Amino acid sequence: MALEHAILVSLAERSASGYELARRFDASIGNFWKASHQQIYKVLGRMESDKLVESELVAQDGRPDKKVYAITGEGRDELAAFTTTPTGPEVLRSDLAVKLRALPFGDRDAVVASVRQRLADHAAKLADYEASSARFYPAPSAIPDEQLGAWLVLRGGIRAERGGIEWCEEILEALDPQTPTQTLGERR
Amino acid sequence: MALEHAILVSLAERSASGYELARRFDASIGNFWKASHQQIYKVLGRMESDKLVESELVAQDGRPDKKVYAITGEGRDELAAFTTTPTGPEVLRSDLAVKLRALPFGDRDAVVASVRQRLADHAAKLADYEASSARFYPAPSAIPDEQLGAWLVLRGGIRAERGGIEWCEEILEALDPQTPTQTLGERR
DNA sequence: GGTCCATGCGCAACTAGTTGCGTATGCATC
DNA sequence: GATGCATACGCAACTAGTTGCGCATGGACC
Repeated sequence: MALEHAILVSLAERSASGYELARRFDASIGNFWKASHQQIYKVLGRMESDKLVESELVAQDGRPDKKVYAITGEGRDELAAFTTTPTGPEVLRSDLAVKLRALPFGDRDAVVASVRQRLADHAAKLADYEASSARFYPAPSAIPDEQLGAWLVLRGGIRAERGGIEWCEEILEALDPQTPTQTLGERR
Repeated sequence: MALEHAILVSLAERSASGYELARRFDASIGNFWKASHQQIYKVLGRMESDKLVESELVAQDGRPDKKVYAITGEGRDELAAFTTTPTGPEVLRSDLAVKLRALPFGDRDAVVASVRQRLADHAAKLADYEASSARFYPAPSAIPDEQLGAWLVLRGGIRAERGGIEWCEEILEALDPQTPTQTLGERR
């Protein structure tokens, strides 16, 4: 289960409460592994019984108490072991592809609308990633070793969004040629 | 749930037994929506109670009987309705990204090995897709309307694999620069 | 003074998906 | 004649993930 390991990575970088973890999953880590806050609380509870993390109650004023989780030695061992496990082929699940395949049995205009929406999603995410890239890695040729992994993940995100944009544009050109979309993604 | 809809698409194209569906999911449809045969049998059972599909027992000689499923009118309605539902942003789950992010806490060589494996997976899948493309769509400029969706899905697959290859190559150049990989994916 | 939002935790009930096993036939290969 | 593979179905038990709700506080906005 990689959610567990995604949480361990996040906590290895910095200790956090479940709530803070959930927000990180909405931002950086969540760009390649989604989880709801309920799922995170559930897994954190199990990880604590398994001694991979430990928690401490922290009182705050003006706000509810929080339970700050930190990774344990065992957690670090587990994380290190995880990096040595073989990785299977990527499993992708594209509901958009299912809709495309369903085109002869469905509503073409609605599918085109979905593709437009997806294109907008990709464009927004790409802008987001590129802002992060410019902000956190202004000099890509001189990235310190301990940030290399995070940078490569961001590069992967940028590639994936650009690829997604190009695919959407190809679809729109095929399905809806009268309104061309030569705006984004052409430059790579 | 898109597995249901992926099955409906598959059955709308041609009736099949659970076993045949499972093999299709290993090949064409499964390239963008994975499912094990147990999952397929389970969902087929529910879909039959929901009247989305109907089955007929077919005796065979030399082989066990099979239960051939066909899509019903209600199933076609459901599939058409599905194409009009809004599609949320893509959810991706990359265990390789988690491993990259875990690099400072793990085994660099093992992660590099995982990336090489992933590169090989992408290359194999790309070769597969390109063979399908050449075989089924030798003239991409003259694809009949009812095959357009399937063709665009295949195009998406090719794009995704090429993108994956390029990402892996970028990772290897960053993590393992002494053994460059200038073999695949350079041409696009 | 009421509503909404952010912070913070979590349960309960559900659906989706995985893993492991069991059953049965017949053909091919060693 | 034993082992293994392809065909064909499915149950049981589990893990993972979603949806909907509940509880509590304090600040901001109307």
